[in-house]
Amino acid sequence: MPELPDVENFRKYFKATSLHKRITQVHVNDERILEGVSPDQLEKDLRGRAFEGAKRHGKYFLAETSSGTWLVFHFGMMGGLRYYKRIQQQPDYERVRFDFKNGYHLAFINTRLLGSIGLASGLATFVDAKELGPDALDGLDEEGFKKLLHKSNATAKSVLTDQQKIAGIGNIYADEILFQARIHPQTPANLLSGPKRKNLYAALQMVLSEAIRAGGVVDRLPDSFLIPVRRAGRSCPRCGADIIRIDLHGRGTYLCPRCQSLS
DNA sequence: AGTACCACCTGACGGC
DNA sequence: TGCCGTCAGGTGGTAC
Repeated sequence: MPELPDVENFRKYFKATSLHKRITQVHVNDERILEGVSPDQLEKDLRGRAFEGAKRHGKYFLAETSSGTWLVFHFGMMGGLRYYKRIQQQPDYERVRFDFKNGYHLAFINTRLLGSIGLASGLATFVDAKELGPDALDGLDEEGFKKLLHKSNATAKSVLTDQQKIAGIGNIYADEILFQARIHPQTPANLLSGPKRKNLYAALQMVLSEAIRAGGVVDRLPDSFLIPVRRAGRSCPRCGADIIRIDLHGRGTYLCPRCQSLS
């Protein structure tokens, strides 16, 4: 589930807990989580250093270290960070652990191993190498959004979730954004009229900021949101019709057939 | 160049 | 009770 809002909250958590503390040791509990770096190299790069900054681009979280290299965290799904004191509190599925000189630990938790940890020489370099699009919240203005939609004949949902077009939106928030904008996920992006495109842009900004505000707790999302009832047969929070599930690009896609009609 | 599909991984859940 | 199949999700690779 970690999409942009969740990763933004991890970043804030990291900033509040893990900056400016000397790293004494790095434990790689499962090497499969490392991407392009060996446990030895990671240890060598980090031991004796500290994290000095925390940035985010799309679903990626990057921590700047005092050596100038950056640690790249990707959460895949069902992952997160936990800062804790006693080793008895070690969480399940802790794949990498950073020990700090103050006795605390930072766990990189990643249940399904779909996430990764790697190194990069800088934020811009990383974004370039991955060919990521602008960050959905911090880097996408309405004009850029318009151009993006205009030149793509893919479906609206596909454009929203394509990280090379826009970075940060995954399957779940894409459904929410389309629901809020009352746009059918299969609408071709380049057919979205001016008003619909404006609605979509506004919904994108609104959904992501509200989700950040909710702090990853579904119960704190606005009552108007689809996410809490995102299952076939539940009632649309707007009109009460049955939510349906369709298969789009191999992903489960939920929508209200009454609010989000094609055409 | 763009799109489509599968593999990766493991917990939850439904069916038998 | 417990086994088995299926689904969930993001990304990267391969095939078209």
